[in-house]
Amino acid sequence: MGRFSSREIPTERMATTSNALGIPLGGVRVRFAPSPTGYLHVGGARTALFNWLFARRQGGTLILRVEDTDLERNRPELVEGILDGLRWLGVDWDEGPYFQSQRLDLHRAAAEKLLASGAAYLCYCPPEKYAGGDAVEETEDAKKEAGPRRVTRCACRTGKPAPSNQKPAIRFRVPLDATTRFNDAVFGPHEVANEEIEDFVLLRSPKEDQGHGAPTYQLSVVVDDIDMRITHVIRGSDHISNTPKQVLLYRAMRAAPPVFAHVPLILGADRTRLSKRHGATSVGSYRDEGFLPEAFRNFLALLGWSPGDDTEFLRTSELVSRFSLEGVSRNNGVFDRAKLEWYNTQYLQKLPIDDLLPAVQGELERAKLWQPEWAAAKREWFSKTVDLLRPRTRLLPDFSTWARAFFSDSFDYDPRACEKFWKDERLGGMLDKLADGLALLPDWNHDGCDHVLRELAAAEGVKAGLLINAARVAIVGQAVAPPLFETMVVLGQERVVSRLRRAVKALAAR
RNA sequence: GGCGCUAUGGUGCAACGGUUAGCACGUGGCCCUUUCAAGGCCAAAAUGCGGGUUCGAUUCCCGCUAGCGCUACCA
Repeated sequence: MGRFSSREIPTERMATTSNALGIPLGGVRVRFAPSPTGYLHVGGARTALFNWLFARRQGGTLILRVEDTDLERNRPELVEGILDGLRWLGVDWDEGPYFQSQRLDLHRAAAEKLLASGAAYLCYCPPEKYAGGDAVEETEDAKKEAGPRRVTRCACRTGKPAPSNQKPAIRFRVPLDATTRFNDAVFGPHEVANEEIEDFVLLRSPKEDQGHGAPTYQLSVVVDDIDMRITHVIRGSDHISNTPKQVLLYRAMRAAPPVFAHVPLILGADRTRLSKRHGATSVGSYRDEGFLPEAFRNFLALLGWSPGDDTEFLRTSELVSRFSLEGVSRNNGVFDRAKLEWYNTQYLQKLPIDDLLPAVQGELERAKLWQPEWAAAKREWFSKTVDLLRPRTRLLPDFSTWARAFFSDSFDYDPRACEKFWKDERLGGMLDKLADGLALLPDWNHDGCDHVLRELAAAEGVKAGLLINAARVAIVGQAVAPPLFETMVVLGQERVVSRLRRAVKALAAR
């Protein structure tokens, strides 16, 4: 894929205007700006991750800014969930969270200033005239019949007489007969004729009882990005079409635009934009399902970014050291859950055991199976047991469900396991004898257990596999488990013998 | 409809004018085996279409097609 040289954007570029926050000048400054209208979805999470990686790589600053200027849809209670999601992902921020809703005066002042300088004008049109939602039914047919839709350029622009009872909005006066350009760090040069850009609203017309209107997104982002001295705007490519408007605003405010870097969108399996009907789309749901953050982060980083070669496992430090905007793809990518699961199984197996233990502890605590001594006196045992179990796990909850018998004496026999391995009627007697033999073992170890079982199998004239599989069901209740003798060692002699006796009774009762 | 962006197997990426188009997930098969995973090996599977430019196009240019985004007094 050809990359033109125009993509080489100076990363040291920065705004130099003063700001209201008293932040020292200099260095890369990026921001993640979620709006609390929903949970943290995977697309937003990846944008946050890319911002974080870029900031860390450049030794810069990551700012968290909550864009809650949508009075109707904003849900303050969702903010904490978004922050939790970011923390889980390992994305930490250096400043904020700032809330745009607390900066409205700054935004309004900017609009007034633009108005005073002539870069904006008062628009007395009733909101419904241009609002798409309620006024016009936007069916497919209606769209086609509508023909070429004109860019908003109302009479107010040239100062038509104002109706007395209508409170005005402030619109930006797009300079005509010009072209607006910017150089996207991912998508390359981009330009659009100003005729195509509407005179967008900066300040909404005031509601009934209010003295002044609310700023719109376009105004707020630019004002805040200038004020916070953002040097690189890394965000979803759905914002590409908005960017020329913002570039125009930067000019009107006499501020240097930041570097824009748009990252491709994440799509569902049907190649449409990820939404609720695609099932799990919030990072919280993946955390709750028992994915490891390390795996999720690795997977997410490689969706729409590549280090340039075929590397597929990157630790956080490698992600940071290898991340660059040049490696970001321009193609929208499909969220592939199967691959995420693969990453998770890989991390469950490869993570240093000490890094995995806390996650397993958390899972056992959730399941009310946790014993504090496993983190203290019996830590060694816990570590060994988890290590034995992990090659067969896919998600964290496997430790408390499938592997329950390793952490509790209260477990059920899986009916399918019984069906498969407890068929032979002689098993009751044989397991009883196995318990006898194991109970007499002076040294409880792998080879001792192995020897007892194989001797018994030979004496009974059956294949060792018959006893092995039956005994596995007896002591852990599952058809699938780690190798039997290692399992026995970890569970201990007393427990194994008593579980065999219990199985003998269960078998007899059938 | 208008404007914009994108186009390598089913999926995610690599190949930056010259490769038998590479890797990984997934899929199928084989090996290993004490169940099931893991692991190893093998296989099927891609440059959307049409024109240029060039000694040579996956790669550069144009058109078409398709997909996506924007087209709000949402963000």
